[in-house]
Amino acid sequence: MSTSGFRDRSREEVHRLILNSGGMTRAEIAALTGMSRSAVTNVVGQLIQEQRVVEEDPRIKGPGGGSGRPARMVVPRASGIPVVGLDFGHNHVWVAVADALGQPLGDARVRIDVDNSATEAMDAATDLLTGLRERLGIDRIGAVVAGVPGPVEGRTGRVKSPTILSGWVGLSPGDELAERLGMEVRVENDAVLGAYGELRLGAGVGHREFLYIKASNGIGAGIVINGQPFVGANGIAGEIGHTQLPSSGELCRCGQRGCLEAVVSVQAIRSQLAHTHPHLDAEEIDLAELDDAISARMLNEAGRTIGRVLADLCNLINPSALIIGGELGASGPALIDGVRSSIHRYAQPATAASVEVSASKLGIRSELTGALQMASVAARTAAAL
Amino acid sequence: MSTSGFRDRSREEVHRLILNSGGMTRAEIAALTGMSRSAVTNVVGQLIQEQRVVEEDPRIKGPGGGSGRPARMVVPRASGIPVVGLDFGHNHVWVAVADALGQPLGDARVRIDVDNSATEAMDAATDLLTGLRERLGIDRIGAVVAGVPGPVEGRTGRVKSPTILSGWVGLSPGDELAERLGMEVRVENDAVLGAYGELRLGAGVGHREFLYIKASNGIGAGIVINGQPFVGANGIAGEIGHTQLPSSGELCRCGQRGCLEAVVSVQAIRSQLAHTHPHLDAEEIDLAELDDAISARMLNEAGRTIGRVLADLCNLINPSALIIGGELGASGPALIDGVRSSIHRYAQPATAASVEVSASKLGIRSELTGALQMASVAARTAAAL
DNA sequence: TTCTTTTGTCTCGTCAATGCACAAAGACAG
DNA sequence: CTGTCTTTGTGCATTGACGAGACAAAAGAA
Repeated sequence: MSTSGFRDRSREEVHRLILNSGGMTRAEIAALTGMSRSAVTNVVGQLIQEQRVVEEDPRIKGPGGGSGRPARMVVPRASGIPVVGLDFGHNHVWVAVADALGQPLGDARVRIDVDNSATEAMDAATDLLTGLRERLGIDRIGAVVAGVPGPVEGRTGRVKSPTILSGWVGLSPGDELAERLGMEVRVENDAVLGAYGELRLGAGVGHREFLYIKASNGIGAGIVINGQPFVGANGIAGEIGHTQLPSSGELCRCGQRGCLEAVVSVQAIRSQLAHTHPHLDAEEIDLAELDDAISARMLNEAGRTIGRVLADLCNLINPSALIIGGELGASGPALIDGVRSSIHRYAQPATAASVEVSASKLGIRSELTGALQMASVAARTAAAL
Repeated sequence: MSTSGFRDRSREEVHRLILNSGGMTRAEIAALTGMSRSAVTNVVGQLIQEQRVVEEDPRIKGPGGGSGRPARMVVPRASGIPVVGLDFGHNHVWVAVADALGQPLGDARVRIDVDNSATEAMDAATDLLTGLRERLGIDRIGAVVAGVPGPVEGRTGRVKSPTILSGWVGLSPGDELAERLGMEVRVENDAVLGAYGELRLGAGVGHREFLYIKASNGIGAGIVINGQPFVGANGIAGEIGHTQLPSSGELCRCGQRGCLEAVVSVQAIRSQLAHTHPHLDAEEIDLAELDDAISARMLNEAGRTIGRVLADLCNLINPSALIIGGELGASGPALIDGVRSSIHRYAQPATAASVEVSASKLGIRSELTGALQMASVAARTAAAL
């Protein structure tokens, strides 16, 4: 918490600026920070000497394009130690490796009943990662970030809610994975990672406050406030899946009735589809490929239901964007339209008018992307110490 | 946005720290910023020379209380220009003047139908302030902050929602008041000010994330995140009054049915009291003075209703405290207990366990206190330029 | 008293940031 | 091609902010 001195804050500030922007010219840095150009030269020189950034070949100029000496871009060091992202879904494990800047190098995925077999899932993740590292010839790893589909407390990620991940109760996935991988593992809620992914590279770019909704088997929210992920006082913010709907009696796995998750989860929708589309194997349907009117209406209705809950949240948070992710978010415009219409119907008019409702841009890769991005930042800031 | 140089960032940082805390010792500053004690001595010396802060008489020690040389408090300069806070309720106008540090010097209040007569209310506020200034012999004023019971957009405070403050539609209270008072007026939502008051001097001290609920004629939330008021992308966050309840058909002034505000507003409760307590004049009852079992049960029920909505919000935000203010918050423990029991029933267990539910500590003065505190900070930071 | 603890101050050396002049590298007019 | 203009980046001397550590001050504890 303590800011540990002001002595060379500027170097860190400039470094952070370069990392976050992905590359700047010295002149831009000077303009943005208010430092003199010579000071920037000095600081950048140090950063280059410390191999934290590199100067690009004289390429395209950044700003203006006017006449004058062309600027040289200063970019984060591309070479560096790769990082790892893990995405635990309710029934899959997805592992990816990326370079130091978060650019994916390869990934591997396996279906498994994650909910009920925690240790098997973590073993599977370990195996997948081992395979990937062999295939890509990767020795050292800079940081690992894992996403789990439930509320986690603190960075080690003890699973709190016994009703959500039944097989994970009392486990500390952070410690378990750390033991398997031989290094520290940061655990985050999957919706938080999805929000982070969209913030850095998806539909959240340019937004300072938005909600990312992971609508899949469970429904959770990742909150971005002030351009940063927000996780609440104990790290368990965003639990919207068990908001009770006015007019529904579906029994939820949490024991209550009428929870959002019980009504519009992917399972619930699949079981509806099993009735309306008896010729399909509901378990195998890709929601994004449905193109008949009946399923469109069904998805639209699900969107309206979700939107009704989100409207209240928008009234509370007043975000500038609402990004729908997860399998349902990727299912197409019918569901998004449903959400949008509920927002306009139930949220305050000014709130509804100022919120942009859209599907996730990164699709089912939001969480994994967020994990890789977060690992990338973690590795770089760790290396900066 | 530009940081205009790093040269003497520390001075500003230390100054800000002293302003925001209201007073610190040099040792605390050193510990918090990580600077050396000698550097702090230098910086504080400059600030004293610039008359931006003063050293207090050797008084009570701040931390620890252990043995050792007693610390001397460095506080914002006490002398300075007084500030003004305005509190517009649904049916009152309350004006207060405070010294530069936000300590109240005097206040005046008048009952008026604010909802339907905007200009009259602002005229009344102007007159009250004029009277106060004459009485207290105050010439110059450093800053004015006004709270209005509805969503405001930006700092000038254009009233957005036509259904809430019917007489204020299209007005810009900030501009109107600025014209009357001859100086800039910052307008905020009243719940935001209440939250700020509690954050600085009330039940929110020490909490980084909490919700302040103003439960009065309307119901609104003031959000504190990261130790700062949070107002959303457009400044209209916290509008929870029109969250629809599952099982109620009360017609709300917003046109919809079953809104929280319609069910548990002070009006609604008064009209219930008119039935159960026909011997009382419902309009004149002070809710805090009711002590019979029937009204206690009624208030408890109201608390449960509010708590049901707040449970969902706690699941989203995961705050460490929930502070109930407004007339209902001041009505006694029955209502607070109701809120608390709903939180434990409807919020996720981990969330419920970590949130402290309490009544506002500043009572009906929360908003006014917040306004004065905010004005005080505004005046000092303006003077610091 | 004497020791301990904590705070604030002093001095001095170091090094970061500035300001300014100047070099570098293109665009453009002629 | 040549000179001028514009913008970017770089030396260099100066200033002054910061840290290390010794020391003084002001209490409580023994």
